[in-house]
Amino acid sequence: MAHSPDPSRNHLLAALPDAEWRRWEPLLEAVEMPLGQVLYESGSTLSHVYFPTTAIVSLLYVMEDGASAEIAVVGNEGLIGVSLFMGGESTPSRAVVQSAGQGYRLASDTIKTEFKRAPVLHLLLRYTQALITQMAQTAVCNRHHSLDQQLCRWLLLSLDRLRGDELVMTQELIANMLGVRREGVTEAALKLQEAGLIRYARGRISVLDRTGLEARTCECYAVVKKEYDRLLPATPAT
Amino acid sequence: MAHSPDPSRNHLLAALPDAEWRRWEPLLEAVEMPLGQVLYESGSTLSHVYFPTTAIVSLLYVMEDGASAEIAVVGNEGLIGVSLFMGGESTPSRAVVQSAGQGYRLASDTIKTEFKRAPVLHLLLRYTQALITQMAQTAVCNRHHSLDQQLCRWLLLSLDRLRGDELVMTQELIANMLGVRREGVTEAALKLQEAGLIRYARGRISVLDRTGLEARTCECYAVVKKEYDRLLPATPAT
DNA sequence: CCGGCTCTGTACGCTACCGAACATATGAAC
DNA sequence: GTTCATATGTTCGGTAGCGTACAGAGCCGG
Repeated sequence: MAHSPDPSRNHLLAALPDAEWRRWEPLLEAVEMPLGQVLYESGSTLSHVYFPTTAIVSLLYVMEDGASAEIAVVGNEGLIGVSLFMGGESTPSRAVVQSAGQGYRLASDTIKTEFKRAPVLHLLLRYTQALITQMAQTAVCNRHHSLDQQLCRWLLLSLDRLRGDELVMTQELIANMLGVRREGVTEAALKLQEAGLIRYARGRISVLDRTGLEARTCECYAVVKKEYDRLLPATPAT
Repeated sequence: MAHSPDPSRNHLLAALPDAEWRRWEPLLEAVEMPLGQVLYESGSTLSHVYFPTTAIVSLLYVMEDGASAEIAVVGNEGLIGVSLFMGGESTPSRAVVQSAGQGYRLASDTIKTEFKRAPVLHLLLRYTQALITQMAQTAVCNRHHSLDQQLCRWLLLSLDRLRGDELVMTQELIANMLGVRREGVTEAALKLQEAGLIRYARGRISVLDRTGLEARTCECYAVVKKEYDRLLPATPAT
């Protein structure tokens, strides 16, 4: 709470209309979001909506046999807990902090009340649509593209949600997200390193050549990015 | 229009609160939905929202190289065009009629006006959340499950959206939906036929043993079905 | 009844990824 | 500085699905 000063580093909060902002601001609670923290479990009723500022959160589905697959990744462009204002209260997925950082949260009652009060909260619905696009594209990518391409996509999506060009992330964790073997990630990462696009060691990955990654990834990254930009332009859109 | 008499065969229309129903009913336009019809293209602004009654529609993403993958399937439990009330106006996917039938549609201006007027149209948002679950589970399934399992899931999802136990559908089309080779579908379908679960010939598939299919499919089918049932109970909610 | 089209079945080599087992390296703890 | 846990690299056989090519089988129109 001490050194995570600015709710407006979350794009959704920053883009709130003045009226909402004034009501929400005193209700926002600053929170630390350590690596591995579970914000909600599959099927559980959510107690808060989270707005990351410097953290990154993965929505992932954990199968009966324990294997997992990432459905979407959320950073300071979005929020965790759309099911609260969509009306379902829960979802069959789990939200896990993938990159430690800070964020803010709002009690579920508050967001529900707010959603009724300023009911056409366009912003949240538009964000939800962008999230839908990300999920759809994940499905496509899982079907058609190589692990190499998917790793590039994943690095770029994560990078977009961070300041700087370094991510703290082991290959093991990436493998969990992508739903593949850790060895597969090692091989793919090696290729990228040999090509001079990234450099990594023991859980730290530096991106040296963003453009190079973009050239290697599949169309899925661009589709998602374009849709986020379209639906949530940097300029507050009411 | 002659022999497609009943809008209430679409579950969403059937579950509308009385006030909305009275306003919408005269505005609904009955439409034939022939096999292969494209309801919207990737990126195009939607002119109508469609409520299928007997048709089934696939949302699919078509890649730059022409390959495709189904993102979700929509029948009489839902609607096509969530981006209209979510605020994005368009999406990067295409909607194609996968099984011919009838439906109703509502002009986009009407639905947008309605959404503002009765802004907390819980029903539509809850439906959207169910659709999100379907997309997420498609991503998971594409990653982890065998073609055999995916075919079972696909047959069951389609079956749930039809009357009767027969679908008019070539293996070629199924392959497009699942994003795999036609030959792969042939092999998987053969196994199911040999196991006595289905019977098929030249574009007609009869399901003989639904329970058998459910036993063979992965958990993804049940997850999606359960979530639809939870979010959109048969009894009109609201 | 014949020709042609569509749908389905079969075969073959290929590649990406899997599962498992093990080797090496690096940073942190004592 | 030694020890140890964690992170990364390598190998090997196995397999699901791919791309390609082609063969039968049912349906339709002439």
